[in-house]
Amino acid sequence: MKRTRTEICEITYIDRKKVSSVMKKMKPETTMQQLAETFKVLGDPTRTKIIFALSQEELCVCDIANLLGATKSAVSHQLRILRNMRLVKYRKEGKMVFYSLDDEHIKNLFNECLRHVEEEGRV
Amino acid sequence: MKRTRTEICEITYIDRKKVSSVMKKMKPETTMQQLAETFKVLGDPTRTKIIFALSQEELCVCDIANLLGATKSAVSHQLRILRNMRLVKYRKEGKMVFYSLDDEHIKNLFNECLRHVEEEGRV
DNA sequence: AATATATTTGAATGGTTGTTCAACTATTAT
DNA sequence: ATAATAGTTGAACAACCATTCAAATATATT
Repeated sequence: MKRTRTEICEITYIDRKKVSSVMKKMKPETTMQQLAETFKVLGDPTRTKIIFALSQEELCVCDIANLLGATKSAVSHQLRILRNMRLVKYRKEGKMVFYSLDDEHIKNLFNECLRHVEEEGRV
Repeated sequence: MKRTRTEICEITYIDRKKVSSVMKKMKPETTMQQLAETFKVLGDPTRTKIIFALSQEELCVCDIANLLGATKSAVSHQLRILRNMRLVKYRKEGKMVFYSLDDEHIKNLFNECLRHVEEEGRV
């Protein structure tokens, strides 16, 4: 993303009441960033599928890779991102690493979006 | 994204029961794509803020731009994406175009994620 | 008709990111 | 120790995307 800016809405008419009312309710910048980051992490098909799979079963990397038809490397890279965001946790057992959802909350979020998508002929 | 693939998890040990069980529950590819797409659209800070702002008030492009400290052009581009995904709707009034959320559903989704982020010291 | 304002749009650009490949670590079995 | 297997990691590359700039459209005002 670029950072430089030139024209920032040369205000002529603005509903100042509305704007300042919303401005007050606005969440802090860091919250908004975290919010965007969370959505973004869920917004890749590979990761979406991983999350869905893990919402059903605890799975090892190899199983996930097979399920998605992806390489172990690709899956591992995505799992790292999900780990960093604390969306999944893992447990080692010998050579294998078993992943599962870190949080029930994420399941709600996921199902809420699923309902949204499955409704009103969007699929 | 690249499309070519070489190694697709050379299966040695796999928990076939688990994998086929999850495979059965897996949603169709198109559903997963829509799901990912929806999350992705919400996963940009500018769009996240726009959605939040519109969850509070119906606003014109200029007001949104001022609220976010962004150019009208940048906001308009993002609004087009949100329109295409049917997350926002608009109404013209003279020269102005007023945007609002298309759907209450999206507000739930948003608040669910907000709860997730605001909990457990993530901010 | 000419001017001003609100918004949209297309092209260009520079940063971001998902996958691949190859190399690496860790653990188990022989 | 050696080999085999599960998973991780860093670099590289191509595709993607958000912003900017400039130009266009649409509506209202003079």
